[in-house]
Amino acid sequence: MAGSVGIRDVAARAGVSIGTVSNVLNKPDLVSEETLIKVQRVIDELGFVRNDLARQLKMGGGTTFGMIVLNVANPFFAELAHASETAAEQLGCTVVLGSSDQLPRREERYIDLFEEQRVRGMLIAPLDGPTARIRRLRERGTPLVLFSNHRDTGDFCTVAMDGDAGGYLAVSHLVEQGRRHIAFLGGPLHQVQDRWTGAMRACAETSGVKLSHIDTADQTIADGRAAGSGWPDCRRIGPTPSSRRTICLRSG
Amino acid sequence: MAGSVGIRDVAARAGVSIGTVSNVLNKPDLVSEETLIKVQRVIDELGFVRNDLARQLKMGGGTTFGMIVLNVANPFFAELAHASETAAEQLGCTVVLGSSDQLPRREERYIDLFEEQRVRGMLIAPLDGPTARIRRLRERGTPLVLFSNHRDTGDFCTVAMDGDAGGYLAVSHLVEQGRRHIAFLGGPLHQVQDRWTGAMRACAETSGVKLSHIDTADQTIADGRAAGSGWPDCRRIGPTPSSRRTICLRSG
DNA sequence: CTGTTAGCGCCTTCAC
DNA sequence: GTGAAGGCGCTAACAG
Repeated sequence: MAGSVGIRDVAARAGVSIGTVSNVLNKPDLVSEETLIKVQRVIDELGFVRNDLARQLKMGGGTTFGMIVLNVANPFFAELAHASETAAEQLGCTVVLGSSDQLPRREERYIDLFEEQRVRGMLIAPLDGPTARIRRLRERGTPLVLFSNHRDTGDFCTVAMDGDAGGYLAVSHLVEQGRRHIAFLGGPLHQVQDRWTGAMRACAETSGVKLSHIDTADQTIADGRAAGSGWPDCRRIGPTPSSRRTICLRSG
Repeated sequence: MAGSVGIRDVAARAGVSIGTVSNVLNKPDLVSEETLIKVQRVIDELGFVRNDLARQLKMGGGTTFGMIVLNVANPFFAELAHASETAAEQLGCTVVLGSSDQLPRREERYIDLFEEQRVRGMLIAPLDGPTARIRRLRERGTPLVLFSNHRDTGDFCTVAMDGDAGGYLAVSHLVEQGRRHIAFLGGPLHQVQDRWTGAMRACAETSGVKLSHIDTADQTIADGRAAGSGWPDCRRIGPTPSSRRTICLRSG
Protein backbone atom coordinates (compact mmCIF):
# COMPACT_ATOMS: atom_id res chain seq x y z
CA MET A 1 0.00 0.00 0.00
CA ALA A 2 3.02 2.22 0.17
CA GLY A 3 4.96 3.01 -2.94
CA SER A 4 2.51 0.91 -4.84
CA VAL A 5 0.58 3.98 -5.90
CA GLY A 6 1.73 4.69 -9.40
CA ILE A 7 1.11 7.45 -11.83
CA ARG A 8 -1.37 5.28 -13.60
CA ASP A 9 -3.45 4.79 -10.48
CA VAL A 10 -3.70 8.51 -10.18
CA ALA A 11 -4.69 8.80 -13.83
CA ALA A 12 -7.43 6.24 -13.48
CA ARG A 13 -8.82 7.68 -10.28
CA ALA A 14 -8.82 11.19 -11.71
CA GLY A 15 -10.30 10.13 -15.00
CA VAL A 16 -7.47 11.49 -17.07
CA SER A 17 -4.64 9.92 -18.97
CA ILE A 18 -1.26 8.94 -17.73
CA GLY A 19 0.46 11.65 -19.75
CA THR A 20 -1.66 14.35 -18.23
CA VAL A 21 -0.63 13.36 -14.74
CA SER A 22 2.97 13.54 -15.84
CA ASN A 23 2.31 17.03 -17.11
CA VAL A 24 0.76 18.06 -13.84
CA LEU A 25 3.96 16.99 -12.17
CA ASN A 26 6.47 18.48 -14.56
CA LYS A 27 4.78 21.08 -16.71
CA PRO A 28 1.82 22.46 -14.82
CA ASP A 29 1.52 25.31 -17.29
CA LEU A 30 0.34 22.97 -20.00
CA VAL A 31 -2.63 21.80 -18.00
CA SER A 32 -5.99 23.48 -17.55
CA GLU A 33 -6.43 24.78 -14.07
CA GLU A 34 -9.48 22.64 -13.56
CA THR A 35 -7.70 19.41 -14.44
CA LEU A 36 -4.73 20.56 -12.44
CA ILE A 37 -6.45 20.86 -9.12
CA LYS A 38 -8.49 17.76 -9.74
CA VAL A 39 -5.36 15.72 -10.27
CA GLN A 40 -3.57 17.39 -7.39
CA ARG A 41 -6.38 16.41 -5.09
CA VAL A 42 -6.23 12.79 -6.19
CA ILE A 43 -2.48 12.80 -5.69
CA ASP A 44 -2.96 13.88 -2.10
CA GLU A 45 -5.77 11.45 -1.49
CA LEU A 46 -3.83 8.50 -2.76
CA GLY A 47 -0.59 9.63 -1.21
CA PHE A 48 1.16 9.31 -4.50
CA VAL A 49 4.91 9.85 -4.47
CA ARG A 50 6.71 10.18 -7.73
CA ASN A 51 9.22 7.40 -8.23
CA ASP A 52 12.41 9.29 -8.83
CA LEU A 53 14.24 6.14 -9.85
CA ALA A 54 12.06 5.73 -12.91
CA ARG A 55 12.21 9.42 -13.54
CA GLN A 56 15.96 9.57 -13.52
CA LEU A 57 16.25 6.40 -15.51
CA LYS A 58 14.23 8.01 -18.22
CA MET A 59 15.96 11.33 -17.99
CA GLY A 60 19.42 9.85 -17.85
CA GLY A 61 20.57 11.07 -14.48
CA GLY A 62 19.32 13.23 -11.68
CA THR A 63 20.07 16.40 -9.81
CA THR A 64 21.93 14.94 -6.89
CA PHE A 65 25.57 15.43 -6.08
CA GLY A 66 27.58 12.92 -4.10
CA MET A 67 30.10 14.14 -1.61
CA ILE A 68 32.67 11.98 0.13
CA VAL A 69 34.56 13.32 3.11
CA LEU A 70 37.20 11.77 5.29
CA ASN A 71 35.31 12.28 8.49
CA VAL A 72 32.06 14.07 9.08
CA ALA A 73 33.16 14.80 12.60
CA ASN A 74 35.90 17.05 11.32
CA PRO A 75 34.65 20.63 11.47
CA PHE A 76 36.51 21.44 8.30
CA PHE A 77 34.44 18.95 6.36
CA ALA A 78 31.29 19.86 8.17
CA GLU A 79 31.68 23.42 7.02
CA LEU A 80 32.50 22.25 3.55
CA ALA A 81 29.40 20.08 3.44
CA HIS A 82 27.29 22.89 4.74
CA ALA A 83 28.53 25.30 2.11
CA SER A 84 28.15 22.75 -0.67
CA GLU A 85 24.58 22.04 0.26
CA THR A 86 23.76 25.70 0.23
CA ALA A 87 25.36 26.20 -3.16
CA ALA A 88 23.63 23.16 -4.60
CA GLU A 89 20.32 24.32 -3.29
CA GLN A 90 20.57 27.47 -5.36
CA LEU A 91 20.95 25.29 -8.42
CA GLY A 92 17.92 23.25 -7.47
CA CYS A 93 20.16 20.35 -6.62
CA THR A 94 20.91 18.39 -3.49
CA VAL A 95 24.02 16.95 -1.94
CA VAL A 96 24.22 13.61 -0.22
CA LEU A 97 27.12 12.93 2.02
CA GLY A 98 29.18 9.85 2.64
CA SER A 99 31.92 9.56 5.20
CA SER A 100 34.81 7.38 4.18
CA ASP A 101 36.07 7.38 7.73
CA GLN A 102 39.56 7.23 6.32
CA LEU A 103 38.88 3.69 5.16
CA PRO A 104 39.88 3.04 1.55
CA ARG A 105 37.18 0.42 1.25
CA ARG A 106 34.54 2.89 2.31
CA GLU A 107 35.77 5.48 -0.08
CA GLU A 108 35.61 3.02 -2.95
CA ARG A 109 32.22 1.89 -1.89
CA TYR A 110 30.76 5.35 -1.92
CA ILE A 111 32.37 6.13 -5.23
CA ASP A 112 30.82 3.05 -6.75
CA LEU A 113 27.51 3.69 -5.11
CA PHE A 114 27.28 7.23 -6.36
CA GLU A 115 28.43 6.30 -9.81
CA GLU A 116 25.88 3.54 -10.04
CA GLN A 117 23.27 5.98 -8.91
CA ARG A 118 24.30 8.27 -11.71
CA VAL A 119 24.87 11.35 -9.61
CA ARG A 120 25.30 14.56 -11.48
CA GLY A 121 28.78 15.00 -10.08
CA MET A 122 30.98 14.19 -7.14
CA LEU A 123 32.95 16.12 -4.56
CA ILE A 124 35.63 13.92 -3.10
CA ALA A 125 38.12 14.38 -0.33
CA PRO A 126 40.35 11.53 -1.37
CA LEU A 127 42.06 9.48 1.23
CA ASP A 128 45.20 9.26 -0.77
CA GLY A 129 45.10 11.50 -3.81
CA PRO A 130 43.49 10.56 -7.09
CA THR A 131 43.52 6.80 -7.18
CA ALA A 132 43.08 4.75 -10.31
CA ARG A 133 39.43 4.39 -9.49
CA ILE A 134 38.99 8.12 -9.25
CA ARG A 135 40.72 8.58 -12.56
CA ARG A 136 38.47 6.06 -14.21
CA LEU A 137 35.49 7.75 -12.71
CA ARG A 138 36.35 10.96 -14.46
CA GLU A 139 37.25 9.27 -17.70
CA ARG A 140 33.80 7.79 -17.75
CA GLY A 141 32.31 11.21 -17.54
CA THR A 142 31.38 11.95 -13.95
CA PRO A 143 32.13 15.61 -13.20
CA LEU A 144 34.55 15.71 -10.33
CA VAL A 145 36.05 18.09 -7.82
CA LEU A 146 38.70 17.05 -5.34
CA PHE A 147 39.36 18.43 -1.89
CA SER A 148 42.91 17.61 -1.25
CA ASN A 149 46.00 18.71 0.55
CA HIS A 150 48.15 16.81 -1.85
CA ARG A 151 50.12 18.59 -4.49
CA ASP A 152 49.80 15.67 -6.82
CA THR A 153 46.20 16.03 -7.84
CA GLY A 154 47.30 16.08 -11.44
CA ASP A 155 44.91 17.92 -13.68
CA PHE A 156 41.86 17.44 -11.55
CA CYS A 157 39.62 20.28 -10.51
CA THR A 158 40.78 20.88 -7.00
CA VAL A 159 40.08 23.04 -4.04
CA ALA A 160 42.77 22.78 -1.46
CA MET A 161 44.61 24.51 1.29
CA ASP A 162 47.88 26.16 0.54
CA GLY A 163 49.62 24.12 3.20
CA ASP A 164 52.88 25.98 2.99
CA ALA A 165 51.24 29.34 3.56
CA GLY A 166 49.12 27.91 6.34
CA GLY A 167 52.02 26.38 8.20
CA TYR A 168 53.99 29.58 7.87
CA LEU A 169 51.08 31.68 9.06
CA ALA A 170 50.39 29.51 12.08
CA VAL A 171 53.94 29.32 13.32
CA SER A 172 54.60 32.99 12.69
CA HIS A 173 51.61 33.77 14.80
CA LEU A 174 52.82 31.61 17.65
CA VAL A 175 56.28 33.10 17.51
CA GLU A 176 54.82 36.58 17.61
CA GLN A 177 52.93 35.55 20.71
CA GLY A 178 56.26 34.82 22.31
CA ARG A 179 56.26 31.05 22.10
CA ARG A 180 59.62 29.43 21.48
CA HIS A 181 59.05 25.70 21.56
CA ILE A 182 56.31 24.73 19.18
CA ALA A 183 54.66 21.37 18.63
CA PHE A 184 53.47 20.45 15.20
CA LEU A 185 50.62 17.96 15.53
CA GLY A 186 49.57 16.05 12.47
CA GLY A 187 49.54 12.84 10.51
CA PRO A 188 52.58 11.25 8.94
CA LEU A 189 54.91 13.94 7.67
CA HIS A 190 54.55 13.01 4.04
CA GLN A 191 50.85 13.76 4.32
CA VAL A 192 51.44 17.23 5.67
CA GLN A 193 54.68 18.04 3.93
CA ASP A 194 53.62 21.50 2.80
CA ARG A 195 52.44 22.64 6.18
CA TRP A 196 55.62 21.36 7.75
CA THR A 197 57.77 23.17 5.21
CA GLY A 198 55.92 26.41 5.82
CA ALA A 199 56.19 25.92 9.54
CA MET A 200 59.95 25.40 9.33
CA ARG A 201 60.33 28.44 7.18
CA ALA A 202 58.60 30.61 9.76
CA CYS A 203 60.63 28.93 12.45
CA ALA A 204 63.92 29.82 10.78
CA GLU A 205 63.08 33.49 10.68
CA THR A 206 63.58 33.90 14.41
CA SER A 207 66.51 32.44 16.23
CA GLY A 208 65.90 30.26 19.24
CA VAL A 209 62.64 28.81 18.01
CA LYS A 210 62.32 25.05 18.12
CA LEU A 211 59.78 22.98 16.23
CA SER A 212 58.84 19.39 17.10
CA HIS A 213 56.63 17.04 15.16
CA ILE A 214 54.12 14.84 16.94
CA ASP A 215 52.34 12.24 14.91
CA THR A 216 48.63 11.81 15.60
CA ALA A 217 46.93 8.81 14.09
CA ASP A 218 43.57 10.44 13.51
CA GLN A 219 43.10 14.03 12.60
CA THR A 220 40.40 14.79 15.09
CA ILE A 221 40.28 17.83 17.28
CA ALA A 222 40.09 15.59 20.31
CA ASP A 223 43.27 13.79 19.31
CA GLY A 224 45.12 17.04 18.91
CA ARG A 225 43.98 18.26 22.25
CA ALA A 226 44.92 15.05 23.97
CA ALA A 227 48.39 15.22 22.48
CA GLY A 228 48.70 18.84 23.47
CA SER A 229 47.74 18.24 27.05
CA GLY A 230 50.84 16.12 27.53
CA TRP A 231 53.05 18.98 26.40
CA PRO A 232 54.90 21.02 29.03
CA ASP A 233 53.61 24.55 29.54
CA CYS A 234 50.93 24.08 26.92
CA ARG A 235 48.25 26.70 26.82
CA ARG A 236 45.55 27.95 24.51
CA ILE A 237 46.15 31.28 22.87
CA GLY A 238 44.06 33.57 20.75
CA PRO A 239 42.89 32.53 17.32
CA THR A 240 45.21 32.65 14.36
CA PRO A 241 44.54 35.23 11.71
CA SER A 242 42.00 34.11 9.15
CA SER A 243 43.46 31.48 6.90
CA ARG A 244 40.83 31.86 4.25
CA ARG A 245 43.42 33.45 2.08
CA THR A 246 45.34 30.19 1.98
CA ILE A 247 42.75 28.35 -0.02
CA CYS A 248 43.71 27.67 -3.58
CA LEU A 249 41.70 26.53 -6.53
CA ARG A 250 42.78 24.67 -9.57
CA SER A 251 40.66 23.94 -12.56
CA GLY A 252 41.59 20.83 -14.54
CA MET B 1 30.74 7.65 -23.98
CA ALA B 2 30.33 7.54 -20.25
CA GLY B 3 27.33 5.80 -18.78
CA SER B 4 26.34 4.85 -22.29
CA VAL B 5 27.85 1.43 -21.83
CA GLY B 6 24.93 -0.82 -21.07
CA ILE B 7 24.57 -4.42 -20.11
CA ARG B 8 23.72 -5.24 -23.68
CA ASP B 9 26.96 -3.79 -24.98
CA VAL B 10 28.82 -6.05 -22.65
CA ALA B 11 26.76 -9.01 -23.78
CA ALA B 12 27.44 -8.32 -27.44
CA ARG B 13 31.15 -7.76 -26.96
CA ALA B 14 31.50 -10.89 -24.88
CA GLY B 15 29.44 -12.98 -27.21
CA VAL B 16 26.90 -13.96 -24.59
CA SER B 17 23.36 -12.98 -23.87
CA ILE B 18 22.06 -10.18 -21.72
CA GLY B 19 20.75 -12.53 -19.10
CA THR B 20 24.14 -14.10 -18.66
CA VAL B 21 25.77 -10.79 -17.97
CA SER B 22 23.09 -10.13 -15.41
CA ASN B 23 23.91 -13.42 -13.78
CA VAL B 24 27.59 -12.61 -13.69
CA LEU B 25 26.67 -9.49 -11.77
CA ASN B 26 24.17 -10.94 -9.35
CA LYS B 27 24.53 -14.69 -9.23
CA PRO B 28 28.08 -15.58 -10.18
CA ASP B 29 27.53 -19.12 -8.93
CA LEU B 30 25.22 -19.89 -11.80
CA VAL B 31 27.80 -19.09 -14.43
CA SER B 32 30.60 -21.28 -15.69
CA GLU B 33 33.94 -20.05 -14.54
CA GLU B 34 35.10 -19.62 -18.08
CA THR B 35 32.21 -17.41 -19.07
CA LEU B 36 32.53 -15.60 -15.81
CA ILE B 37 36.05 -14.32 -16.28
CA LYS B 38 35.46 -13.63 -19.94
CA VAL B 39 32.54 -11.37 -19.10
CA GLN B 40 34.39 -9.80 -16.21
CA ARG B 41 37.20 -8.86 -18.51
CA VAL B 42 34.86 -7.24 -21.00
CA ILE B 43 33.21 -5.31 -18.18
CA ASP B 44 36.57 -3.86 -17.23
CA GLU B 45 37.55 -3.13 -20.78
CA LEU B 46 34.38 -1.29 -21.57
CA GLY B 47 34.24 0.39 -18.20
CA PHE B 48 30.72 -0.80 -17.67
CA VAL B 49 28.97 0.47 -14.58
CA ARG B 50 25.73 -1.08 -13.57
CA ASN B 51 22.89 1.42 -13.61
CA ASP B 52 21.53 1.19 -10.13
CA LEU B 53 18.51 3.29 -11.02
CA ALA B 54 17.24 0.66 -13.41
CA ARG B 55 18.19 -2.04 -11.00
CA GLN B 56 16.28 -0.56 -8.11
CA LEU B 57 13.36 0.31 -10.30
CA LYS B 58 13.06 -3.31 -11.23
CA MET B 59 13.70 -4.60 -7.76
CA GLY B 60 11.41 -2.11 -6.10
CA GLY B 61 13.83 -0.28 -3.87
CA GLY B 62 17.47 -0.35 -2.97
CA THR B 63 19.79 -0.86 -0.06
CA THR B 64 20.40 2.74 0.85
CA PHE B 65 19.31 4.45 4.02
CA GLY B 66 18.70 8.16 4.22
CA MET B 67 19.76 10.03 7.31
CA ILE B 68 18.82 13.59 8.11
CA VAL B 69 20.62 15.42 10.87
CA LEU B 70 20.22 18.92 12.21
CA ASN B 71 23.80 19.88 11.64
CA VAL B 72 26.69 17.77 10.46
CA ALA B 73 29.06 20.04 12.33
CA ASN B 74 27.62 18.88 15.61
CA PRO B 75 29.87 16.15 17.00
CA PHE B 76 26.87 14.36 18.40
CA PHE B 77 25.45 13.85 14.94
CA ALA B 78 28.83 13.14 13.47
CA GLU B 79 29.26 10.28 15.85
CA LEU B 80 25.75 9.12 15.16
CA ALA B 81 26.38 9.16 11.43
CA HIS B 82 29.60 7.34 11.88
CA ALA B 83 28.00 4.60 13.93
CA SER B 84 25.06 4.29 11.55
CA GLU B 85 27.32 3.87 8.58
CA THR B 86 29.24 1.15 10.32
CA ALA B 87 26.09 -0.69 11.28
CA ALA B 88 24.64 -0.36 7.80
CA GLU B 89 27.83 -1.66 6.28
CA GLN B 90 27.45 -4.90 8.15
CA LEU B 91 24.06 -5.30 6.53
CA GLY B 92 25.49 -4.62 3.11
CA CYS B 93 23.76 -1.29 3.06
CA THR B 94 24.90 2.28 2.89
CA VAL B 95 23.84 5.50 4.52
CA VAL B 96 23.64 8.82 2.80
CA LEU B 97 23.53 11.91 4.90
CA GLY B 98 21.63 15.14 4.54
CA SER B 99 21.98 18.11 6.81
CA SER B 100 18.81 20.04 7.40
CA ASP B 101 20.81 22.84 8.91
CA GLN B 102 17.88 23.45 11.20
CA LEU B 103 15.89 24.71 8.24
CA PRO B 104 12.40 23.20 7.98
CA ARG B 105 12.50 23.60 4.22
CA ARG B 106 15.68 21.59 4.00
CA GLU B 107 14.31 18.89 6.21
CA GLU B 108 11.26 18.55 4.03
CA ARG B 109 13.35 18.58 0.95
CA TYR B 110 15.51 15.72 2.08
CA ILE B 111 12.54 13.74 3.24
CA ASP B 112 10.90 14.11 -0.15
CA LEU B 113 14.12 13.40 -1.95
CA PHE B 114 14.78 10.22 -0.03
CA GLU B 115 11.22 9.04 -0.33
CA GLU B 116 11.20 9.61 -4.06
CA GLN B 117 14.43 7.72 -4.25
CA ARG B 118 12.78 4.85 -2.45
CA VAL B 119 15.34 4.50 0.28
CA ARG B 120 15.05 1.40 2.37
CA GLY B 121 14.47 3.47 5.47
CA MET B 122 15.17 6.78 7.08
CA LEU B 123 16.90 8.00 10.21
CA ILE B 124 15.68 11.47 11.05
CA ALA B 125 16.67 13.99 13.65
CA PRO B 126 13.52 16.06 13.31
CA LEU B 127 13.72 19.78 13.68
CA ASP B 128 10.50 19.90 15.57
CA GLY B 129 9.25 16.46 16.45
CA PRO B 130 7.20 14.28 14.12
CA THR B 131 5.56 16.66 11.69
CA ALA B 132 2.60 15.76 9.55
CA ARG B 133 4.96 15.03 6.71
CA ILE B 134 6.92 12.61 8.82
CA ARG B 135 3.75 10.88 9.89
CA ARG B 136 2.63 10.52 6.30
CA LEU B 137 6.01 9.16 5.41
CA ARG B 138 5.59 6.33 7.82
CA GLU B 139 1.99 5.67 6.88
CA ARG B 140 3.14 5.17 3.35
CA GLY B 141 5.49 2.51 4.48
CA THR B 142 8.97 3.95 4.85
CA PRO B 143 10.68 2.43 7.88
CA LEU B 144 11.58 5.21 10.21
CA VAL B 145 13.68 5.92 13.27
CA LEU B 146 13.73 9.27 14.99
CA PHE B 147 16.53 10.89 16.93
CA SER B 148 14.85 13.30 19.18
CA ASN B 149 15.06 15.02 22.50
CA HIS B 150 11.36 15.57 22.51
CA ARG B 151 9.11 13.55 24.69
CA ASP B 152 6.32 13.80 22.18
CA THR B 153 7.55 11.43 19.56
CA GLY B 154 4.33 9.50 19.85
CA ASP B 155 4.64 5.89 18.87
CA PHE B 156 7.62 6.32 16.61
CA CYS B 157 10.73 4.26 16.94
CA THR B 158 13.01 6.59 18.76
CA VAL B 159 16.49 6.83 20.07
CA ALA B 160 16.96 9.74 22.38
CA MET B 161 18.87 11.12 25.26
CA ASP B 162 17.39 10.87 28.67
CA GLY B 163 17.68 14.61 29.13
CA ASP B 164 16.69 14.58 32.75
CA ALA B 165 19.37 12.09 33.69
CA GLY B 166 21.92 13.94 31.59
CA GLY B 167 21.24 17.30 33.16
CA TYR B 168 21.36 15.80 36.60
CA LEU B 169 24.62 14.02 35.88
CA ALA B 170 26.32 17.08 34.47
CA VAL B 171 25.38 19.45 37.23
CA SER B 172 26.13 16.92 39.95
CA HIS B 173 29.57 16.55 38.50
CA LEU B 174 30.18 20.28 38.50
CA VAL B 175 28.97 20.62 42.03
CA GLU B 176 31.26 17.84 43.13
CA GLN B 177 34.12 19.72 41.53
CA GLY B 178 33.32 22.56 43.86
CA ARG B 179 31.58 24.91 41.45
CA ARG B 180 28.74 26.96 42.88
CA HIS B 181 27.50 29.19 40.11
CA ILE B 182 26.66 27.16 37.06
CA ALA B 183 25.65 28.33 33.61
CA PHE B 184 23.25 26.24 31.61
CA LEU B 185 23.87 26.91 27.92
CA GLY B 186 21.29 25.75 25.44
CA GLY B 187 18.47 26.56 23.09
CA PRO B 188 15.09 27.86 24.16
CA LEU B 189 14.09 26.26 27.45
CA HIS B 190 11.13 24.40 26.01
CA GLN B 191 13.52 22.55 23.73
CA VAL B 192 15.73 21.41 26.56
CA GLN B 193 13.14 21.10 29.27
CA ASP B 194 14.27 17.71 30.46
CA ARG B 195 17.89 18.62 30.79
CA TRP B 196 16.95 21.75 32.65
CA THR B 197 14.73 19.84 35.03
CA GLY B 198 17.49 17.37 35.77
CA ALA B 199 19.96 20.19 36.26
CA MET B 200 17.70 21.91 38.74
CA ARG B 201 17.17 18.72 40.61
CA ALA B 202 20.90 18.24 41.06
CA CYS B 203 21.21 21.89 41.96
CA ALA B 204 18.67 21.59 44.73
CA GLU B 205 20.59 18.81 46.43
CA THR B 206 23.31 21.14 47.62
CA SER B 207 22.59 24.45 49.21
CA GLY B 208 24.22 27.55 47.84
CA VAL B 209 24.35 26.38 44.26
CA LYS B 210 23.00 28.76 41.66
CA LEU B 211 21.94 27.85 38.15
CA SER B 212 21.55 30.35 35.30
CA HIS B 213 20.20 29.74 31.85
CA ILE B 214 21.87 31.27 28.81
CA ASP B 215 20.13 30.97 25.52
CA THR B 216 22.33 30.15 22.53
CA ALA B 217 20.77 30.46 19.11
CA ASP B 218 22.71 27.63 17.49
CA GLN B 219 23.79 24.51 19.27
CA THR B 220 27.35 24.54 18.07
CA ILE B 221 30.36 23.91 20.25
CA ALA B 222 31.78 27.24 19.14
CA ASP B 223 28.67 29.09 20.29
CA GLY B 224 28.82 27.45 23.65
CA ARG B 225 32.43 28.34 24.07
CA ALA B 226 31.88 31.91 23.05
CA ALA B 227 29.08 32.25 25.56
CA GLY B 228 31.20 30.64 28.22
CA SER B 229 34.14 32.95 27.68
CA GLY B 230 32.01 35.89 28.78
CA TRP B 231 31.27 34.22 32.08
CA PRO B 232 33.21 35.31 35.17
CA ASP B 233 35.72 32.82 36.50
CA CYS B 234 34.94 30.34 33.76
CA ARG B 235 37.30 27.47 33.33
CA ARG B 236 37.46 24.09 31.73
CA ILE B 237 37.31 21.13 34.01
CA GLY B 238 37.74 17.42 33.53
CA PRO B 239 35.32 15.41 31.46
CA THR B 240 31.97 14.41 32.85
CA PRO B 241 31.39 10.74 33.55
CA SER B 242 30.28 8.80 30.52
CA SER B 243 26.72 9.66 29.67
CA ARG B 244 26.17 6.67 27.47
CA ARG B 245 23.91 5.31 30.08
CA THR B 246 21.49 8.15 29.50
CA ILE B 247 20.49 7.00 26.04
CA CYS B 248 17.02 5.57 25.82
CA LEU B 249 15.32 3.60 23.11
CA ARG B 250 11.69 3.32 22.26
CA SER B 251 10.24 0.98 19.71
CA GLY B 252 6.95 2.13 18.12
C1' DC C 1 -5.04 21.03 -24.04
C1' DT C 2 -5.25 15.77 -23.64
C1' DG C 3 -4.48 10.73 -25.01
C1' DT C 4 -1.38 7.24 -26.98
C1' DT C 5 2.96 5.13 -27.90
C1' DA C 6 7.65 3.86 -27.33
C1' DG C 7 11.33 3.05 -24.80
C1' DC C 8 15.13 4.39 -20.50
C1' DG C 9 18.47 -0.23 -18.46
C1' DC C 10 17.98 -3.79 -16.00
C1' DC C 11 16.29 -8.32 -13.69
C1' DT C 12 13.52 -12.43 -13.57
C1' DT C 13 10.99 -16.26 -15.29
C1' DC C 14 10.73 -19.62 -18.26
C1' DA C 15 12.28 -22.62 -22.15
C1' DC C 16 16.34 -24.54 -24.35
C1' DG D 1 24.47 -23.15 -18.04
C1' DT D 2 22.45 -20.04 -21.37
C1' DG D 3 18.99 -17.23 -24.40
C1' DA D 4 14.60 -14.57 -25.27
C1' DA D 5 10.68 -12.01 -23.68
C1' DG D 6 8.12 -9.01 -20.51
C1' DG D 7 7.71 -5.26 -17.62
C1' DC D 8 9.26 -2.03 -13.32
C1' DG D 9 7.22 3.65 -13.40
C1' DC D 10 7.97 7.30 -15.76
C1' DT D 11 8.71 10.96 -19.57
C1' DA D 12 8.96 12.69 -24.32
C1' DA D 13 7.26 12.88 -28.57
C1' DC D 14 3.53 13.11 -31.43
C1' DA D 15 -1.41 12.52 -32.79
C1' DG D 16 -6.03 13.97 -31.80
